Amino acid sequence: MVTTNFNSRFIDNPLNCPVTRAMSIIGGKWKPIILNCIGDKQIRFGKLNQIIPSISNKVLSSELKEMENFGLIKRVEYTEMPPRVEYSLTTAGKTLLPILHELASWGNTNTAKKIIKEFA
Amino acid sequence: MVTTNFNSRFIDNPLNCPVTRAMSIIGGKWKPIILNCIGDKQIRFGKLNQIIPSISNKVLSSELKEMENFGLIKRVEYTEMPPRVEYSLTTAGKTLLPILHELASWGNTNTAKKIIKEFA
DNA sequence: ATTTGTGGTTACCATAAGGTTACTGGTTTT
DNA sequence: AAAACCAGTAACCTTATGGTAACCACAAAT
Repeated sequence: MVTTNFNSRFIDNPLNCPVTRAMSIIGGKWKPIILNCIGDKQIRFGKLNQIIPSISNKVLSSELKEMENFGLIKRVEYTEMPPRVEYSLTTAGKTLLPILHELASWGNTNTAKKIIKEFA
Repeated sequence: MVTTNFNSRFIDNPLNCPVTRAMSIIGGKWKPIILNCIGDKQIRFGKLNQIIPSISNKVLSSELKEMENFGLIKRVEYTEMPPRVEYSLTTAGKTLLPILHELASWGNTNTAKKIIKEFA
Protein backbone atom coordinates (compact mmCIF):
# COMPACT_ATOMS: atom_id res chain seq x y z
CA MET A 1 0.00 0.00 0.00
CA VAL A 2 1.21 3.44 -0.90
CA THR A 3 0.78 6.32 1.50
CA THR A 4 0.18 9.27 -0.74
CA ASN A 5 -0.38 11.65 2.12
CA PHE A 6 -3.19 13.56 0.45
CA ASN A 7 -4.04 15.61 3.48
CA SER A 8 -0.58 16.86 4.19
CA ARG A 9 -0.11 20.60 4.13
CA PHE A 10 3.26 19.81 2.64
CA ILE A 11 2.25 17.60 -0.21
CA ASP A 12 4.28 19.74 -2.59
CA ASN A 13 7.38 19.60 -0.45
CA PRO A 14 9.84 17.16 -2.05
CA LEU A 15 10.64 15.77 1.35
CA ASN A 16 7.04 14.79 1.98
CA CYS A 17 5.26 14.16 -1.33
CA PRO A 18 6.25 11.03 -3.24
CA VAL A 19 5.02 12.31 -6.60
CA THR A 20 7.00 15.52 -6.16
CA ARG A 21 10.06 13.51 -5.21
CA ALA A 22 9.76 11.35 -8.30
CA MET A 23 9.16 14.28 -10.62
CA SER A 24 12.00 16.34 -9.23
CA ILE A 25 14.34 13.44 -9.99
CA ILE A 26 13.14 12.27 -13.38
CA GLY A 27 11.04 15.24 -14.50
CA GLY A 28 12.27 17.57 -17.20
CA LYS A 29 12.09 17.40 -20.91
CA TRP A 30 14.63 14.68 -21.66
CA LYS A 31 15.26 12.40 -18.68
CA PRO A 32 12.41 9.92 -19.18
CA ILE A 33 13.17 9.73 -22.88
CA ILE A 34 16.83 9.04 -22.26
CA LEU A 35 16.10 6.46 -19.59
CA ASN A 36 13.62 4.77 -21.87
CA CYS A 37 16.15 4.67 -24.70
CA ILE A 38 18.77 3.08 -22.51
CA GLY A 39 16.34 0.52 -21.16
CA ASP A 40 18.06 -2.76 -20.52
CA LYS A 41 20.84 -2.10 -22.99
CA GLN A 42 24.32 -0.72 -22.90
CA ILE A 43 24.36 2.14 -25.31
CA ARG A 44 26.94 4.57 -26.56
CA PHE A 45 26.70 8.34 -26.38
CA GLY A 46 26.64 8.72 -30.14
CA LYS A 47 23.93 6.12 -30.51
CA LEU A 48 21.74 7.95 -28.00
CA ASN A 49 22.31 11.16 -29.88
CA GLN A 50 21.35 9.40 -33.07
CA ILE A 51 18.06 7.95 -31.87
CA ILE A 52 17.18 11.20 -30.10
CA PRO A 53 18.34 13.54 -32.84
CA SER A 54 16.83 16.75 -31.55
CA ILE A 55 18.66 16.75 -28.23
CA SER A 56 21.92 18.67 -28.34
CA ASN A 57 25.07 16.90 -27.21
CA LYS A 58 25.49 19.49 -24.51
CA VAL A 59 22.10 18.72 -22.99
CA LEU A 60 22.46 14.98 -23.47
CA SER A 61 25.81 15.13 -21.75
CA SER A 62 24.58 17.12 -18.78
CA GLU A 63 21.44 15.03 -18.28
CA LEU A 64 23.48 11.84 -18.35
CA LYS A 65 25.93 13.31 -15.86
CA GLU A 66 23.14 14.36 -13.54
CA MET A 67 21.52 10.93 -13.60
CA GLU A 68 24.91 9.34 -13.11
CA ASN A 69 25.30 11.46 -9.98
CA PHE A 70 21.89 10.27 -8.83
CA GLY A 71 23.14 6.72 -9.18
CA LEU A 72 20.58 5.86 -11.83
CA ILE A 73 23.00 5.49 -14.72
CA LYS A 74 26.35 3.77 -15.04
CA ARG A 75 29.01 5.24 -17.32
CA VAL A 76 31.84 3.05 -18.56
CA GLU A 77 34.66 4.67 -20.46
CA TYR A 78 36.94 2.66 -22.71
CA THR A 79 40.25 4.37 -23.29
CA GLU A 80 40.48 3.67 -26.97
CA MET A 81 40.93 5.94 -29.89
CA PRO A 82 38.45 7.18 -30.93
CA PRO A 83 36.94 7.05 -27.45
CA ARG A 84 34.04 4.81 -26.54
CA VAL A 85 31.65 5.32 -23.63
CA GLU A 86 28.82 3.01 -22.77
CA TYR A 87 25.81 4.00 -20.68
CA SER A 88 23.42 1.66 -18.92
CA LEU A 89 20.95 1.71 -16.07
CA THR A 90 22.14 0.79 -12.61
CA THR A 91 20.08 -1.51 -10.42
CA ALA A 92 18.51 1.60 -8.93
CA GLY A 93 17.85 2.98 -12.39
CA LYS A 94 16.06 -0.17 -13.42
CA THR A 95 13.51 0.38 -10.65
CA LEU A 96 12.27 3.21 -12.87
CA LEU A 97 11.27 0.87 -15.67
CA PRO A 98 7.68 0.41 -14.41
CA ILE A 99 7.16 4.17 -14.55
CA LEU A 100 8.65 4.36 -18.04
CA HIS A 101 6.52 1.45 -19.12
CA GLU A 102 3.35 3.15 -17.89
CA LEU A 103 4.36 6.39 -19.58
CA ALA A 104 5.02 4.62 -22.86
CA SER A 105 1.82 2.65 -22.56
CA TRP A 106 -0.29 5.72 -21.92
CA GLY A 107 1.53 7.63 -24.62
CA ASN A 108 0.35 5.01 -27.05
CA THR A 109 -3.32 5.45 -26.22
CA ASN A 110 -5.60 7.28 -28.60
CA THR A 111 -6.30 9.73 -25.80
CA ALA A 112 -2.68 10.83 -25.80
CA LYS A 113 -2.34 10.81 -29.56
CA LYS A 114 -5.43 12.95 -30.01
CA ILE A 115 -4.27 15.52 -27.48
CA ILE A 116 -0.88 15.78 -29.18
CA LYS A 117 -2.48 16.05 -32.57
CA GLU A 118 -4.73 18.86 -31.46
CA PHE A 119 -2.34 20.91 -29.38
CA ALA A 120 1.20 20.29 -30.60
CA MET B 1 2.74 -5.24 -26.30
CA VAL B 2 3.99 -1.71 -26.46
CA THR B 3 5.87 -0.51 -29.50
CA THR B 4 8.42 1.87 -28.14
CA ASN B 5 10.06 2.39 -31.45
CA PHE B 6 13.58 2.52 -30.11
CA ASN B 7 15.18 2.61 -33.49
CA SER B 8 13.22 5.51 -34.84
CA ARG B 9 15.23 8.52 -35.86
CA PHE B 10 12.28 10.50 -34.56
CA ILE B 11 11.90 9.04 -31.12
CA ASP B 12 11.90 12.54 -29.66
CA ASN B 13 9.19 13.74 -31.98
CA PRO B 14 5.94 13.93 -30.01
CA LEU B 15 4.15 12.42 -32.95
CA ASN B 16 6.26 9.29 -32.87
CA CYS B 17 7.57 8.64 -29.37
CA PRO B 18 5.04 7.56 -26.75
CA VAL B 19 7.14 8.69 -23.79
CA THR B 20 7.58 12.12 -25.33
CA ARG B 21 3.86 12.32 -25.97
CA ALA B 22 3.07 11.43 -22.38
CA MET B 23 5.61 13.85 -20.96
CA SER B 24 4.57 16.72 -23.14
CA ILE B 25 1.02 16.30 -21.85
CA ILE B 26 1.56 15.67 -18.15
CA GLY B 27 5.14 16.83 -17.70
CA GLY B 28 5.94 20.05 -15.94
CA LYS B 29 6.32 20.89 -12.32
CA TRP B 30 2.75 20.74 -11.12
CA LYS B 31 0.54 18.62 -13.38
CA PRO B 32 1.24 15.20 -11.87
CA ILE B 33 0.90 16.61 -8.38
CA ILE B 34 -2.43 18.22 -9.17
CA LEU B 35 -3.75 15.12 -10.91
CA ASN B 36 -2.65 13.01 -7.98
CA CYS B 37 -4.38 15.33 -5.54
CA ILE B 38 -7.62 15.20 -7.44
CA GLY B 39 -7.49 11.42 -7.74
CA ASP B 40 -10.95 9.95 -7.58
CA LYS B 41 -12.44 12.87 -5.73
CA GLN B 42 -14.28 16.03 -6.60
CA ILE B 43 -12.27 18.82 -5.12
CA ARG B 44 -12.61 22.58 -4.91
CA PHE B 45 -10.12 25.11 -6.16
CA GLY B 46 -9.46 26.43 -2.70
CA LYS B 47 -8.94 22.97 -1.30
CA LEU B 48 -6.34 22.20 -3.94
CA ASN B 49 -4.60 25.44 -3.14
CA GLN B 50 -4.64 24.49 0.51
CA ILE B 51 -3.12 21.03 0.17
CA ILE B 52 -0.57 22.31 -2.36
CA PRO B 53 0.26 25.52 -0.54
CA SER B 54 3.33 26.49 -2.54
CA ILE B 55 1.54 26.69 -5.89
CA SER B 56 0.24 30.15 -6.71
CA ASN B 57 -3.41 30.53 -7.66
CA LYS B 58 -2.34 31.86 -11.02
CA VAL B 59 -0.37 28.75 -11.85
CA LEU B 60 -2.96 26.42 -10.36
CA SER B 61 -5.61 28.12 -12.42
CA SER B 62 -3.69 27.90 -15.67
CA GLU B 63 -2.62 24.29 -15.18
CA LEU B 64 -6.20 23.28 -14.44
CA LYS B 65 -7.41 25.15 -17.49
CA GLU B 66 -4.84 23.48 -19.70
CA MET B 67 -5.72 20.02 -18.47
CA GLU B 68 -9.39 20.84 -18.86
CA ASN B 69 -8.67 21.72 -22.50
CA PHE B 70 -6.91 18.40 -22.86
CA GLY B 71 -10.08 16.70 -21.66
CA LEU B 72 -8.36 15.25 -18.61
CA ILE B 73 -10.17 17.34 -16.02
CA LYS B 74 -13.80 18.27 -15.59
CA ARG B 75 -14.71 21.67 -14.15
CA VAL B 76 -18.14 22.20 -12.65
CA GLU B 77 -19.13 25.68 -11.64
CA TYR B 78 -21.94 26.31 -9.18
CA THR B 79 -23.38 29.78 -9.55
CA GLU B 80 -23.60 30.55 -5.89
CA MET B 81 -22.23 33.39 -3.87
CA PRO B 82 -19.45 33.01 -2.88
CA PRO B 83 -18.69 30.90 -5.97
CA ARG B 84 -17.95 27.20 -5.82
CA VAL B 85 -16.09 25.21 -8.45
CA GLU B 86 -15.40 21.51 -8.29
CA TYR B 87 -12.68 19.75 -10.23
CA SER B 88 -12.48 16.05 -10.97
CA LEU B 89 -10.83 13.70 -13.42
CA THR B 90 -12.67 12.79 -16.58
CA THR B 91 -12.73 9.19 -17.77
CA ALA B 92 -9.73 10.04 -19.93
CA GLY B 93 -8.00 11.63 -16.96
CA LYS B 94 -8.49 8.52 -14.87
CA THR B 95 -6.46 6.52 -17.38
CA LEU B 96 -3.49 8.42 -15.97
CA LEU B 97 -3.90 6.91 -12.53
CA PRO B 98 -1.54 3.97 -13.21
CA ILE B 99 1.23 6.41 -14.09
CA LEU B 100 0.55 8.48 -11.00
CA HIS B 101 0.50 5.35 -8.90
CA GLU B 102 3.87 4.23 -10.24
CA LEU B 103 5.30 7.69 -9.66
CA ALA B 104 4.03 7.76 -6.09
CA SER B 105 5.22 4.25 -5.48
CA TRP B 106 8.72 4.96 -6.77
CA GLY B 107 8.79 8.26 -4.92
CA ASN B 108 8.32 6.30 -1.74
CA THR B 109 11.34 4.10 -2.26
CA ASN B 110 14.50 4.67 -0.30
CA THR B 111 16.29 5.21 -3.60
CA ALA B 112 14.17 8.27 -4.29
CA LYS B 113 14.31 9.54 -0.73
CA LYS B 114 18.08 9.29 -0.60
CA ILE B 115 18.53 11.15 -3.87
CA ILE B 116 16.26 13.96 -2.68
CA LYS B 117 18.03 14.12 0.65
CA GLU B 118 21.41 14.42 -1.00
CA PHE B 119 20.62 16.80 -3.84
CA ALA B 120 17.60 18.92 -2.86
C1' DA C 1 -19.20 50.49 7.08
C1' DT C 2 -15.99 47.11 6.75
C1' DT C 3 -14.37 42.54 6.63
C1' DT C 4 -14.72 37.64 5.01
C1' DG C 5 -15.14 34.09 1.68
C1' DT C 6 -14.39 32.26 -3.16
C1' DG C 7 -12.28 31.61 -7.58
C1' DG C 8 -10.17 33.57 -10.13
C1' DT C 9 -7.52 37.59 -13.66
C1' DT C 10 -3.97 40.99 -15.02
C1' DA C 11 0.42 42.92 -15.48
C1' DC C 12 4.80 42.42 -14.55
C1' DC C 13 9.23 40.08 -13.40
C1' DA C 14 13.02 36.39 -12.39
C1' DT C 15 15.16 32.29 -13.19
C1' DA C 16 16.45 28.05 -14.78
C1' DA C 17 16.18 25.01 -18.41
C1' DG C 18 17.34 24.31 -22.67
C1' DG C 19 19.47 25.58 -27.41
C1' DT C 20 23.52 27.15 -30.74
C1' DT C 21 27.89 27.23 -32.41
C1' DA C 22 32.43 26.35 -32.39
C1' DC C 23 36.17 23.67 -30.72
C1' DT C 24 39.32 19.74 -28.81
C1' DG C 25 42.59 15.32 -29.10
C1' DG C 26 44.71 11.32 -31.11
C1' DT C 27 44.39 7.75 -34.46
C1' DT C 28 42.86 5.96 -38.84
C1' DT C 29 41.14 6.39 -43.46
C1' DT C 30 40.98 8.92 -47.99
C1' DA D 1 47.41 16.75 -46.37
C1' DA D 2 42.99 16.67 -45.13
C1' DA D 3 38.96 14.77 -43.26
C1' DA D 4 36.40 11.56 -40.31
C1' DC D 5 35.60 9.42 -36.06
C1' DC D 6 33.91 9.94 -31.05
C1' DA D 7 32.59 11.96 -26.78
C1' DG D 8 32.32 15.46 -25.15
C1' DT D 9 33.34 21.01 -23.32
C1' DA D 10 33.03 26.23 -23.25
C1' DA D 11 30.92 30.45 -24.05
C1' DC D 12 27.07 32.41 -25.09
C1' DC D 13 22.10 33.29 -25.94
C1' DT D 14 16.82 32.52 -25.90
C1' DT D 15 12.58 31.31 -24.11
C1' DA D 16 9.29 28.89 -21.48
C1' DT D 17 7.97 28.32 -16.97
C1' DG D 18 6.78 29.75 -12.99
C1' DG D 19 6.45 33.45 -9.18
C1' DT D 20 4.56 38.11 -7.03
C1' DA D 21 1.35 41.38 -5.88
C1' DA D 22 -2.64 43.70 -6.64
C1' DC D 23 -7.24 43.54 -7.93
C1' DC D 24 -12.26 41.99 -9.12
C1' DA D 25 -17.48 40.71 -8.18
C1' DC D 26 -21.10 39.81 -5.04
C1' DA D 27 -23.43 38.38 -0.87
C1' DA D 28 -23.43 37.53 4.00
C1' DA D 29 -21.85 38.29 8.41
C1' DT D 30 -19.87 41.49 12.02
